[in-house]
Amino acid sequence: MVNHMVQHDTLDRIYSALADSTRRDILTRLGDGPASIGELAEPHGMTLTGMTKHVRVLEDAGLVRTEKVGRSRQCRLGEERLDDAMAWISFYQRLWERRLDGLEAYFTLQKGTD
Amino acid sequence: MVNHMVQHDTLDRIYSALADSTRRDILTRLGDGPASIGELAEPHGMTLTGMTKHVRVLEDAGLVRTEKVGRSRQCRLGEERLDDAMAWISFYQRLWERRLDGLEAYFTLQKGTD
DNA sequence: ACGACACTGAACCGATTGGTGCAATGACGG
DNA sequence: CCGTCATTGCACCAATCGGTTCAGTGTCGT
Repeated sequence: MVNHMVQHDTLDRIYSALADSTRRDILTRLGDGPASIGELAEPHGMTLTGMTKHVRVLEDAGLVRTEKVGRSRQCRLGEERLDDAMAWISFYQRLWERRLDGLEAYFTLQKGTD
Repeated sequence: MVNHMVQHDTLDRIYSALADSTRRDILTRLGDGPASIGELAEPHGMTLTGMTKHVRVLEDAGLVRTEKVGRSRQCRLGEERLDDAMAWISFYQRLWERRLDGLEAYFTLQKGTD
């Protein structure tokens, strides 16, 4: 009874946010504490505008939360804990292992819970 | 800074392959056993050409393996076990939890220096 | 008040994506 | 050999993506 199929839009947004090494770097950086757009942009040699777009993508996916403080924007890790993304991958891992067993003729528990 | 990630292009391909509900459906379907392009396309009301492209994306990410048998192409789950994708998400989860620890430490520090 | 600073909005650009339709190509069945 | 069937290659399309520049907007320090 794995609720692996959440709202597709949510999973879409999370995975496509993660599908970019710059954005994964941003998350890693924010793991060390909050940062401004400028601080995030600098190590990538990117314009502020470009970085703002990346941060926006992460924010839309819930992976980053931002707050305007003074003239700069403080970015920190968001509320999305990637549980759904993790759960879907776990589900896939189980599919894969079932394939390894070589017994496709198994009663499938998850089949109805799409 | 980020030796936590493997080849970033590999991760890029995996996550962007997963960032589409049609492709996640394909993986789920293939968990029940091999299928042809036509069998995969039919439930999505998609053209064969369109489905071939999706399968190609999954194959490039290593999530699907295909083999031409007779006049049809048999698609099955591939060798990529999503361990890297899973590992990266776990890494992020640890960052997130450290963020909480950091907050806790911060408040403790505040209390101590007060 | 003024200038520097941090960001943002808009317009633009080339490449990629997700899809289509149409014309091969190659395998099967008779 | 012939017709059908499954797939594929190619050209095309609109939308999105990752990035830029340039012109604001609002805030900070003096």
